[in-house]
Amino acid sequence: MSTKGRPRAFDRDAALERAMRVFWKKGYDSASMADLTGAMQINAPSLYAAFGSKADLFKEAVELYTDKVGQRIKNSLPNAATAKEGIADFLMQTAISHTDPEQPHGCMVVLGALHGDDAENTPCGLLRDRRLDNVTLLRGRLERGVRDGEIAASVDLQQVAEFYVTVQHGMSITARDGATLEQLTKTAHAAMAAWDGLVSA
Amino acid sequence: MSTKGRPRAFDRDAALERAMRVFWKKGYDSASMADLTGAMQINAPSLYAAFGSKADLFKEAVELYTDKVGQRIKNSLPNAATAKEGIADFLMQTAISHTDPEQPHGCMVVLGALHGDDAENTPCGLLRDRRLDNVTLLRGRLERGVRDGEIAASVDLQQVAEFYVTVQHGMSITARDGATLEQLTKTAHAAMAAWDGLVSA
DNA sequence: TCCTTTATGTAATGATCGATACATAATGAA
DNA sequence: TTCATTATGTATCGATCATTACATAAAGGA
Repeated sequence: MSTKGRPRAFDRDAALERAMRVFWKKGYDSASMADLTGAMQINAPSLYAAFGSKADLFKEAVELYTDKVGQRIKNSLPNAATAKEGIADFLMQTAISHTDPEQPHGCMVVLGALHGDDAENTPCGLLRDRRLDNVTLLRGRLERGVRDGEIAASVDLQQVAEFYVTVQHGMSITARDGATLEQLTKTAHAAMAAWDGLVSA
Repeated sequence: MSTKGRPRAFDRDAALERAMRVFWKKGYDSASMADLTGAMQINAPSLYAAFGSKADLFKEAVELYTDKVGQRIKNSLPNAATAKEGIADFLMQTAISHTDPEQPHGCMVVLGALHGDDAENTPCGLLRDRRLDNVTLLRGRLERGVRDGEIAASVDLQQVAEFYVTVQHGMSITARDGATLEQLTKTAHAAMAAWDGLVSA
């Protein structure tokens, strides 16, 4: 029974989304409980009752981020007809998201928790694993490109995937430094200028 | 007269270098005074007497970093015969530095203070300005390439500079995630695969 | 020697951190 | 109504944060 006891007086999903924005903008460490409860418009005990702890809340916020914000970026890969088009769109969607005026600039997964302990189930380790997953995701699309005959089997797919993910990482920093959509678009195109050289090896 | 009063009992330069390592590894916010005084092997009052404040100490640490660690990377640009070779070496020196087992992985200027207020004379703004300076630095080497006849005058030099700086930014994240020198070297080479396409525009 | 100046170690400052104790309020079940 | 259960608001917890008072120690100059 979830209808027992006093009902929750706030919208859990809306509060989580607001928390995500705070973590996204300030990062895990710099986002204080006062910041979070202020944005979520609840008191600390309500936060702890609903989400467990600051770290647990962050974990849910990251999941919401990957589901909501990251989905469009990741969908670029399977949706495109070719690996080249997929990665080009992957970088373009990244550029669009990272400069969206309605959102904090840059990627929450890249900027959200860079320092501190990166062990299992820590905010830092959590994000690192997500970033490493991205490499695997790109590599998977490249492997499909090999199966489709688009890419030669001799190409070092891991190298290509790591290069484009590294470019994506860098776009978060550059976006935080104030780069516009036009600038990041050019960077995305510049990265794609390497494609033919990379897959002709 | 600097020899008046009780002489300082510790080596200021050595203490600053130790502080730099702490900031480099943990970032400005996560580096506590306890971390700093512990590594510097001095007490808080000595730190404040010698350096002013945590923020002032950070500023000096960044200057030491750019002078000592960043110098080799930046020297790649003027020392090379061509802009292409200069940027290739720029990325290679970055890869070497960011995976040096004797140092924290990644760049202090990129990872040292990403969140918080980025106004003038804040740790965050300080690093952002250094990163933007890097774009100017690369652009300057590209302009020399135009003067030397290596690059056509029609090429969008700003775009090229921003692309390679973005790659360098990304290498800091990737290095923090555990990438090896071999991996970052491949990424550097991959980025250079875009060169001909970029300067042929 | 005595004074000024600077550095040091101890200990404490107020502020803020994440997290809770506690009393009260609001629901369903009995 | 009465009880068990869950949520809420207030007020606070001990820990840690950056910073500093304060008394003492060590140097040069008089």
